[in-house]
Amino acid sequence: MSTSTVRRFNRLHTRVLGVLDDDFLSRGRPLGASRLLFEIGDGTLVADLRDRLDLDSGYVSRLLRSLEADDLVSTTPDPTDSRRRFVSLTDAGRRERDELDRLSDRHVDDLLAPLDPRRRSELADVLDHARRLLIAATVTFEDVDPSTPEALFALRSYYGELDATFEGGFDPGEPGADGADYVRPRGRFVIVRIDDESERPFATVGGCGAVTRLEPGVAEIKRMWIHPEMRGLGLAGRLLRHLEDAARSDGHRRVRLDTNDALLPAIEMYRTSGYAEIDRYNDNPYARLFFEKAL
Amino acid sequence: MSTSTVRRFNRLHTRVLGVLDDDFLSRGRPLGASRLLFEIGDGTLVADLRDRLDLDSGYVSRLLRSLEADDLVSTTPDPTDSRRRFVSLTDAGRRERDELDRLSDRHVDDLLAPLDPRRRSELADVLDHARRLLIAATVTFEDVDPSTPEALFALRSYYGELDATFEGGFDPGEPGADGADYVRPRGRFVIVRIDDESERPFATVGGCGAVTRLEPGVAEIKRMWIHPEMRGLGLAGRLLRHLEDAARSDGHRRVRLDTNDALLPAIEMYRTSGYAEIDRYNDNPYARLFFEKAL
DNA sequence: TGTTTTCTCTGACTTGGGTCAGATATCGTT
DNA sequence: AACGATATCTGACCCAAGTCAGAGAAAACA
Repeated sequence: MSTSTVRRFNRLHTRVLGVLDDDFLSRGRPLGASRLLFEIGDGTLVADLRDRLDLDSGYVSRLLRSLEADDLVSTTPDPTDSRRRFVSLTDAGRRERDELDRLSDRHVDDLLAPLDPRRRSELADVLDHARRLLIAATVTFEDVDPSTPEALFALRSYYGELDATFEGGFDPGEPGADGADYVRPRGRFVIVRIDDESERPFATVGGCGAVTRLEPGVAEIKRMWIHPEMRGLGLAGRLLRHLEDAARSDGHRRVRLDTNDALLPAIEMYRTSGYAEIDRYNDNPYARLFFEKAL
Repeated sequence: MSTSTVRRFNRLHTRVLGVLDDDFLSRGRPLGASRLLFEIGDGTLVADLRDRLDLDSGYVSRLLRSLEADDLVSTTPDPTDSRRRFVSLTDAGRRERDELDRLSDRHVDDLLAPLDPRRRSELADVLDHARRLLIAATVTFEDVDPSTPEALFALRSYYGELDATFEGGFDPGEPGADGADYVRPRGRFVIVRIDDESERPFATVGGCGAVTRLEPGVAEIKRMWIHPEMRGLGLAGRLLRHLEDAARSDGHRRVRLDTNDALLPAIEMYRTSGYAEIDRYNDNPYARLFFEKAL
């Protein structure tokens, strides 16, 4: 059912938006070259460019040279390693990129012009909803070390939210002090990775969660957080199941978790996921509710 | 605002759905050839194929020959005009097309697999809403003769709906008897044309409306109908304005219209569009309310 | 120090997706 | 019967996009 609707939408989208979007991006120059202008941004190493766009090294080299001939980019050797080259936009390059941006905007504006403002914002709403659902469909759960920048970004976001939510705030204590708990074999730290190369750098983290060993056969799930923009898409439930699976495959038979009574949606999710309330099992001052589930 | 949201969605869409959709459509054969398989359907004239896809005649010829070499299509001269050629799928061609269809479906299924059923149908809903809004943004209003198949399709749909809505049904009288009223210079018949080549044949008609001369300087707007699938997108308001503009450019100073009290949304629209209720000005037995607006 | 690896670049090549200018056959009209 | 218009096909070309096999320079390593 949803399959045919998606394909139906795709056909229309390619025709109405996709094709044209390419059309005018090629201002005299091959399309690939224009794309590079956007990807270079404030300057990058050529190797990064290649990796991000997954292009052949010879091909990128040629594209860059054609842009250089038009005086849109300039390359210099990387001072720390002069095999590598650093490429950045010239003033003309920046102007050209902004012009492309402007044209792209205008094209969309023209397309939407016949719609009244109410329908325009309706369209924006549904497309944004669709975008978030598509992102949710393509996220991956990835074990990372809790000291990586992504993990720290997620944790800081999580603590910041708790601090804003709890009356009297939230003190995470020594940040990263519990990091060792989330490294195998004692535990895991999982981030919800958004497979979206176009958004940099930490927009690629859509959430996190941790598992740690409490006692033989019993694990604890902690630090579950979903990026505010990614809520309501079923990600929390999938993350919870993923963490349970991780605990199970690490040999645990039961998982516990604690939470604060202010976190109502979380509590609701634990209940519908098969968690039963139990007595306090730790001295976490922020926890009011305690749950357990047999795996 | 909505502009950047649309572009943001486009980037994701191309990456997640668009690109891949092309990828596997090329099963060993150039992509254009695969597309032809779909477009040929139950057989067409080569000329139609060219027109619909807007391709060079030599190019289509070459593509067809390559498909013929793979025994996927067969061409025969059109019996009524042997300059033209009629192309149709062979059994193998039909199988191949169905296989492509299946692969395409499966690709979407795989992509959506991580989403729970509720979110899958949510995605279908928002994409369908987006599709209808995009169609609404790209429709055109087109003067046609009221005897063309499109016009008749629209009128029949309109009458059918009235018949189902009114207590005691609706009798349009001699169908097409009033056709002459909607031909210039006495009047116009306008259809809302959906710019969607992929949908055949009358899905391209999204609504209709007519203007006719009542008395010097006064026109009447009649037969306003929007396809049920295209309602709630602001099309009725745009069509009304278009018909008013047409009446104005035909030299009229005022427009009148009648309606039935069962058509509440229409009545509401007339009121908010500046129409004031007036006395009965005709003997239409189905009309209960009468409106007028100065142009 | 010499050897291997890494990074970029160059030149040669391929493929897909076209365009364009006739050639050929048929049709419609005078 | 002749002439122009129409439909298709063929061959010659074009360009964007990308692959591949080295070459040369610098860095890393043993």
